[in-house]
Amino acid sequence: MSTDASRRRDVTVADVAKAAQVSKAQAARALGNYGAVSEDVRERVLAAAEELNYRPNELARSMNTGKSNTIGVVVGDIENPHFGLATRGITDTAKKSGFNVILVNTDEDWAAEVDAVRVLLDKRVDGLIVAPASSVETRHLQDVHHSGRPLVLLDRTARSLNVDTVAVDMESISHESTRYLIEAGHSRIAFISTLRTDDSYATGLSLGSSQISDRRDGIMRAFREAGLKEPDDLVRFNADGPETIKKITRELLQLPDPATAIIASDGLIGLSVMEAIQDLGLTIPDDVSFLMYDDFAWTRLTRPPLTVIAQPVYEMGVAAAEALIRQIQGRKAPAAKPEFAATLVKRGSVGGPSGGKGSHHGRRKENLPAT
Amino acid sequence: MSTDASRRRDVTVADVAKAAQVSKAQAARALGNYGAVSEDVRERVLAAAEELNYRPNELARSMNTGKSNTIGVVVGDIENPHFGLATRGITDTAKKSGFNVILVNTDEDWAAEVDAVRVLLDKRVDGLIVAPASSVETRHLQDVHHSGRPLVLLDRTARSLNVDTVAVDMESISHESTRYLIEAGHSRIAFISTLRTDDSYATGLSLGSSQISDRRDGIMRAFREAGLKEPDDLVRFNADGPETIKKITRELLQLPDPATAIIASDGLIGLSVMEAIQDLGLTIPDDVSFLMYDDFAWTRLTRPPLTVIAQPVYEMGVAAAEALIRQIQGRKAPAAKPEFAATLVKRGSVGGPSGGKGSHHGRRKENLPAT
DNA sequence: GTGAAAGCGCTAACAT
DNA sequence: ATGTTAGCGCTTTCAC
Repeated sequence: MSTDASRRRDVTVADVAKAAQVSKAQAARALGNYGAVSEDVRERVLAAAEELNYRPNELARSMNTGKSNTIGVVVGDIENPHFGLATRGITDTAKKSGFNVILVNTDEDWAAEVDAVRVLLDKRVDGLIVAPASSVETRHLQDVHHSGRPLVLLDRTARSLNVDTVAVDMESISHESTRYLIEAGHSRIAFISTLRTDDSYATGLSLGSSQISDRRDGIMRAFREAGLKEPDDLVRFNADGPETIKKITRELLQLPDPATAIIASDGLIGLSVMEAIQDLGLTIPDDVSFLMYDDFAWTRLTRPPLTVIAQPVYEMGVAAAEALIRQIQGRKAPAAKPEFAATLVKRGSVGGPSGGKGSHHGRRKENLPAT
Repeated sequence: MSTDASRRRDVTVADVAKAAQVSKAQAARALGNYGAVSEDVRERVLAAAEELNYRPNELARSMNTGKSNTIGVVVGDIENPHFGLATRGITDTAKKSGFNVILVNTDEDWAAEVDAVRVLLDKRVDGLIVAPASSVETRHLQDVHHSGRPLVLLDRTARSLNVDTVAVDMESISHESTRYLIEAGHSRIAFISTLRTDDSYATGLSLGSSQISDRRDGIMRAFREAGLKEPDDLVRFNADGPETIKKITRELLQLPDPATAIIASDGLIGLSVMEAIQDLGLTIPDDVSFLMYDDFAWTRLTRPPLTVIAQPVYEMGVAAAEALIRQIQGRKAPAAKPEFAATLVKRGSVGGPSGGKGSHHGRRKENLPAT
C-alpha cells in the first residue's frame, strides 16, 4: 500500500525530481539511466520514483530520441495460423531485443495495407515488417524504403523492391511437389489460390503476388519437363470465401476432363477444398489426390493424413525480426542471408489418378496410417 | 514525381505554415482540423501539405491530446486460432472507430502479462483489452482499473475485479456438455487443461483461471445431479506441450478404471489428445468419446467429425472492442451487457462408453472406410 | 479568423 | 557530477 492510488495527472520527472531534491535533469538521467549520476542521487531518485509510482511517458521519450522501440507488423490475415506463427516468431524475437510489436491486419486488402503502413509510419515505428498483399503494387513500400525507414518483407517478395526479404523458394518446392504428383501419374493437376486478380488466368500472366506466381511457375516447369500439356485451365484464383472455394473445387472435379489432383495454396483453402470433396462423396486419395501448403497440426488427424508443403514459418518470423532489428541498429547485413526451404511432407493424401479415364491403380498408395 | 523524395528531417507544421504563408497555429488548425480556419487558409495549407508530403507526427499529437487513438490487446497465445479470431473481431471493430491496435503476446505467462500491461500503459494506449492468464493474480489489472484507464477483460473473468468482461457462461455449457456425456452412458469423464498450477487437483481447489474452474464446476455439478461419483482423479492441469498432453492422455486411458470420455479444454490440446488416441490404436467414438472446446474448421474434417463446444469468439472480440471504445469515449455502459453463450455442436465423436453402442449421433458419411 | 506564445514530458546540449 | 536552458512537433490558451 503506497500513497493514494489514483491520481489525476500522471507523475512526471519534475515531480520525482522535486521529491528527490535534485534537478529535473538529474532525475531524468537517473531514471533513463544515461549521462552521469552519482550513486547517492540515483538512489534518492529511484526511491522517489518508486514512492510516487512514477511511469515514464514513452511518447515524450520517443519524441526526442526519435526511436519508439516499436516495430510495426503488417499481415494479411492474423486469423490464419500461418501468420499467427510467423507473428509469434517476430514478437518473441522483438521482445528479446526490447522491441514492442504493433500488429495490423489488412485482410489481404491492398488499400488497407497502404493505410496500415501510413498509420504505422505516423506512429513513428522504428521499422516495418510487411507481408505484402501484392508484389506489383509496391509504391507505398518503395516510399518507406526511400524514406530510409527499415523495412523487411516477409513471405512474399517484391522484385521491384530491393529490401531484405524473408521467404522460401516457392518455385522450387512447387516444382518438386508437382513432379511428385506427376510421377504418381497425374497430368490434370489443379491449383487454387486466394490471390485476388481481375484477369482470368492466362499463361505467363504477371501475377500480383510473387509467391503465387512462383508456385504457378514451378508447377508449369514440372509439366514442361515431363513433356506434358500444361493444365492452364485448372489454375484458379480469387478463391476467397469457403463457398467460392467449394464451388471452384466442384467445377474442377466435374470438368469433362477433370482434375485428378488438387493443390491448395494455403491451409484455409485446403479446409474448404476437403469439405467440398467430402460433400461430393469423393475419397482422398482414391478419387482425388490432395496436396496443400502449410503443415498445420490438424493435417495429421484426417484420414488419410495430408501430404503437405511445410514452411519454417516461425523461423522466418524470427529471421524477419532479426533482419529488421539489425537494420534499425544500423548494423550491416549478415554475411549470408538465411535461405529458407519448404519441404514436401509425404503423408497419405496423394495417390494415383483414377478419374474418368484410365485409372491405373498400379501405383501403390502412400503409407497409410498404421492400424 | 514531386520534389526530392528523401529528406533528412521530417516535414513539420512549421514547414507547411511557411509554405502556405500562414502562422504555425493556423496551419496546425487546418491540418488537425479543429478550431476556426477560413476556407482560403485551409485550402492553401492543405495544398502546401500535399506538396511537401506532410505527415503529422502522431507522437507529438498524442502527447498534447493525451489520446493515442490506440488500444492495447494482451492475449496469451496469438498462435491459437481462438485468439486469432477474437483479435480479428477486435481490430475490425477498432478500425471502424478509428483506433489502432497494439497486440502483445504473453505466452500465458503471468510475469509477461504484467510486463505487457506496463509497456502498453507506458505507451499511453487509450485502453486495454486483456485475456488475463490468471483470475486470481490481478493486481496489475486492479492498478489499471484504479488509475482510471479503460479496461475490458476478454474470455476470462476476474471476480475480484469489477470491470467490463466479455466471456461466455462456462459453467453452464460445461454442465450441459457433461450431462450430454453422462446421458450417453459415461461416468468416467476426463478433463484436460493447460492451466498452470502448482497444486495437484483437489475438489474445490481455487483455480487461477475462472474459465477453467467454471468448467470444472459445471462438470462436477452434472455428476452430482446425476448422483454419480465425481471423477476427481480424471481432472488434469499443466498440459503444456504436445508431449505432456499425449502422456496425460495415455495415463488417463490406461488407468485401472480408465476414462471413457475426454474433454479437451481447447483446440490445441484436443489436437494432441487425438494424436495420442490414434497412437494408442483406439477409435473415436467406439473406444473413447471425445469432446473439445473451440469449433475450429478442421474439426469437421476428421473421421468422425468432432463434437465441440463452439464459442462466438469473433463476436466476443467485437463486443470487447465496443465496450472498451465506449469507455474511452466516456459513454455510459449499454442498457444490457451482451451475454454470450457457447453451444454444444453435436457431431460424431461422442458415443457410448463400451464400444459405440450408444452412438446415436452419427451422420450419414461418418463411418466411412477409415481403414 | 488569426497569430504569438505557452506548454505536453522528456532528452540533449551547454554550462558550471 | 549537477543544473540551466533549449528544444522535439504538436495543441491550446489568450489576446487581437
